[in-house]
Amino acid sequence: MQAILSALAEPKRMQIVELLRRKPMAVGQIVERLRLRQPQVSKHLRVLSEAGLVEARPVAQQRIYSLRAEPFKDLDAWLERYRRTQEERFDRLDEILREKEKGDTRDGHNE
Amino acid sequence: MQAILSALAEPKRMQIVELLRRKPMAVGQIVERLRLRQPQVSKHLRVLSEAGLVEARPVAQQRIYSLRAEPFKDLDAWLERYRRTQEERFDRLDEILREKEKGDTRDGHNE
DNA sequence: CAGGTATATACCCTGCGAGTTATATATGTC
DNA sequence: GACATATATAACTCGCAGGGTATATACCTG
Repeated sequence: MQAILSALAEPKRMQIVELLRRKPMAVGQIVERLRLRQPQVSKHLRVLSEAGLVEARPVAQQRIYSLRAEPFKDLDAWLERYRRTQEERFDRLDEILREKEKGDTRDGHNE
Repeated sequence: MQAILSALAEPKRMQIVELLRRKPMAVGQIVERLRLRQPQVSKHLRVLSEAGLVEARPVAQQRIYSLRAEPFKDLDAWLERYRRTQEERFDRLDEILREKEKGDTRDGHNE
């Protein structure tokens, strides 16, 4: 999970992922679109690959990279736990506490 | 979005978020539970706060931190775009390509 | 106001990761 | 095999972020 998040946290890698969302691409095509040298793109792709976010398919000398679905599902599952918590708590608790605060300070202490 | 992701990418910060998911907590309580000094916890909380993930509520000298819902909704919205793409493409394209490969190598290269 | 508790900030150190250039490793063409 | 193309790896530099200690700030208690 941390691997997925830290892979996506890097802006250029996020750009790569956004590119690959549209369609699979060879390394050279990514290099053209981003402002990066080829070795750095390869390094980013390695990180993305180790996080399971992308996979490569060799075609002649090229390597076509595409997104994998699994890590996105993992992210979704992780988020799900927070979705549930949110409905019960976040905004509601927020209100509750604000009301309490009003009650506590009704005699009015000025800083 | 990058702020949210890089905030969550840091393991200790993720731990803090997971703690706060259960219930809001004061800084001192977080310090007890994580293997971190107080200043470092405060720094992590600052990052989380700037990413909009948490908010603080002062109670006497304490500051009670709790999660905010918004960034999780943002993440969810971002994921949504990939969910749609996935259904149409990922696993299906994957299969298609694998089938193609089989076709290409039907004369049988071993391992 | 003195002393205590809770948290934030300043400052320093260190390791790691993003970027670079140079080079190795395929693979395709002649 | 010689050469070109596409990508990966190695070796290096440099800035930043995470960790630490010391201290400032805020609030409560007597």
